[in-house]
Amino acid sequence: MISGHPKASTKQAIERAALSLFAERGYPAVSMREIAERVGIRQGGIYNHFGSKQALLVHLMEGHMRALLVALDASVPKGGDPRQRLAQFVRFHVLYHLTQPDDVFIAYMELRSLEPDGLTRLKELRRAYEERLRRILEAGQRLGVFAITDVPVQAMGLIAMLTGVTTWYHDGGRLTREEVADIYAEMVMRSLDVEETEKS
Amino acid sequence: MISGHPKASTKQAIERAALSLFAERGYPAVSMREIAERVGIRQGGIYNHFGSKQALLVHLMEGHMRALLVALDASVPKGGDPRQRLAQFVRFHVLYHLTQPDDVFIAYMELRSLEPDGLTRLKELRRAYEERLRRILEAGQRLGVFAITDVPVQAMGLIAMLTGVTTWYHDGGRLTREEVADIYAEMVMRSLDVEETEKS
Amino acid sequence: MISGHPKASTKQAIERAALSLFAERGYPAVSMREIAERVGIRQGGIYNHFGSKQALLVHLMEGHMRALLVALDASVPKGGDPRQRLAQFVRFHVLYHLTQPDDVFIAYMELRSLEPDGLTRLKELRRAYEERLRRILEAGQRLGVFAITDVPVQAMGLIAMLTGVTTWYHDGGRLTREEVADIYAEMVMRSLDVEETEKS
Amino acid sequence: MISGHPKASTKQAIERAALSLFAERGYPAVSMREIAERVGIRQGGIYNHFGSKQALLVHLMEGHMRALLVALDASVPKGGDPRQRLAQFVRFHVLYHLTQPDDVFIAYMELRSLEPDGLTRLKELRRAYEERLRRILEAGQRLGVFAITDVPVQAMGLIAMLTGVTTWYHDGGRLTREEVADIYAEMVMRSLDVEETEKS
DNA sequence: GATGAATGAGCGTTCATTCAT
DNA sequence: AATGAATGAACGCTCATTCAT
Repeated sequence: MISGHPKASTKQAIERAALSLFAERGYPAVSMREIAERVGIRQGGIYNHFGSKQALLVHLMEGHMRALLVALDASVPKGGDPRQRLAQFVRFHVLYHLTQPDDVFIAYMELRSLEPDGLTRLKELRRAYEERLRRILEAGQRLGVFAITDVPVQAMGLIAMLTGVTTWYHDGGRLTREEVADIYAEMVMRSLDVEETEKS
Repeated sequence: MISGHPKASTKQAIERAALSLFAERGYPAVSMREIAERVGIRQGGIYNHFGSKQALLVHLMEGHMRALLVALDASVPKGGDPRQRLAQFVRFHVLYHLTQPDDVFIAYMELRSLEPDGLTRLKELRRAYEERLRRILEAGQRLGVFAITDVPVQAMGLIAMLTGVTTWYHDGGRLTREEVADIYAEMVMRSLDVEETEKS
Repeated sequence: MISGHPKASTKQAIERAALSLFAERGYPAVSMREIAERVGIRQGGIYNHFGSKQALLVHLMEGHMRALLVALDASVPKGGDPRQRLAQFVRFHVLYHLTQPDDVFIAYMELRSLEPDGLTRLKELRRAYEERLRRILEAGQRLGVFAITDVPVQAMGLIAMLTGVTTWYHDGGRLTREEVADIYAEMVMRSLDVEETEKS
Repeated sequence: MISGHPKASTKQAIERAALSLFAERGYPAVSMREIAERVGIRQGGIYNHFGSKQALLVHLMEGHMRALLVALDASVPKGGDPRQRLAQFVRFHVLYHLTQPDDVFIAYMELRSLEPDGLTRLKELRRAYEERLRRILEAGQRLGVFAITDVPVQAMGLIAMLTGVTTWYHDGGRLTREEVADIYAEMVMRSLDVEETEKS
């Protein structure tokens, strides 16, 4: 009872509960009752913090995407060697996805659960993230260090591959997160690096 | 009334309707009424063909996975050059996913909607499919033609990347399905081919 | 079990239950559960017959107004002596209101519970009924048998007065319905008849 | 802070907001939140001024009825010519209803929303008001200046007719309130005045 | 006096499912 | 095979009310 904001925690508890439930079973399969139960309040209490189930979903998705962009821009410098930046992007993406798999999964899977307004906002944020990767690929292509047939296709393919890590990785398995990130970075660099592929 | 299956069409119509609705919006978000409406019958009529909504889902997923395995085994020979077999696998996977994206998407996404019995059966079928790829990777590794750090990780990563094609490809876009399959095959081969990577 | 349409009765039972409950306590104060309970089914069963609570209200109001107009036109001939037609109108209105007070009360009181679409349709039906009275008053005015200062005001005032009978009349009291209808007819005729008022 | 009731305004604001909302949409259809919103406070704040929604309703209805009786007794002298008193009653009733239609409407319509205690008190007040009219009618009947078949019926009929003015009158229309009051007074006097009707 | 957060009950509605017809 | 009507449970949400701050 010494903490300065003792009851700001309910809203955050709702966010956490909803996040993990939505990720686990999908937005339509999760009821407000279940979220409330996990938080330890009654169903109606959620509505003191979020106007609707949909608003809660949009809040989670938008919050995640904004945080993701901020973290990306902090981890991957805007300029510099595209090869270095791409490796950093891959490692960032994999590690972020393994650290916060729920946020990531929801942001990609529950677009279909969004009503038009939220969908528009989220699509724009998603596009901004993908744009960061496309910029790196284009820079490498211009400098002749990446062998890329089609930048947009390559970008989507890479993101899908990297995101897919969440479908099989489990903490405590044979590999650490860092090792997985390194393996993915190696895979990606090897598949694009003109230094190697051009020699054939 | 001469043909052998004169009115088996309702069951197939239900399958088709459910398949596309489950893929589009997810199993929990689709109601039996919507499926019936799309078929042109009433809600209760579905139960003449399937015992429950869950049974319908299991039927679709299991049917798809069995057909997928049959098609894979027809497209990719069991023995022979691992590089050729991998390229065939990649092209098969991408083309099958672009040809039947709904079946594929459901089989991967709706595992969480399965009740224990169906889940066990489906996981086994899914494992069998992934096993096909692991066998190819292992063969190439044994023969020294693939540079692979970790076969299971590589297999999961490849499948995730390939499956991800469905998240962005649309017919009528800049690239044909065949072109996309070729690009993916090229990406994969380049990232594994020891002929090239070993030179570094 | 001899009756020819044994189960068409549920819909009518819902109508009857809703009618009396809406009249007694008002549309917003009545729950679908209460209606169902009175019918002897479960709450959800109502939705096999009416799409929504609002649809049920509109159905009742529109049905009543259409029946009212049909009955009025059967009771009061279009042409003829305006004095006779007015007396018939008054008696019809009072008796109809005393015979079916619930329908009448809902149709006048629950306009505010209607959503825009239903409101438009009901206002038109209500206007048509009032128009019948205005036509009679105008005819009498033209023929010089009614002393009327302002036909629309007079019409609204008369209808309000006649409708008001439902706020105090109870069967089994000192007066029969017929007697009340006669008293109201006498009151109205006396207040308009130029034969008498003109002598002053 | 000099005036005697500096911040009593919130309570009055609640009364005003509740009055107009109850009149417009009916007691059961109005939520405490809506009332609070219109006042500019939060939902719970109302309970600093009224113990419950029901208490608020009773307060409004009882306050109105007491004020109505006071105003009536100020406008219509207890003794004197029944014809003059009746005309005064009619004009008073119509003008009061057009001036404060919300109070009047609630007092007549929301009796059904009252719980037993409040209902008893309100019925008595309502009876007292009607009694005033009955006294006038009886006096006129005794003096032979009114032609009345049945005093209680006539009283209820008159009040219903007069109250009905609120269902159609709108300020800014073709007639002023005073004109409407005059028309109603004329209608009523004409329908009862023995001077005219007795000649037939 | 007012607020923010909570509650327990209830709302209208939809759900998957059953079954007599 | 299909329907229409029913069910019991659950849904997202709102309600009047309480109370510590």
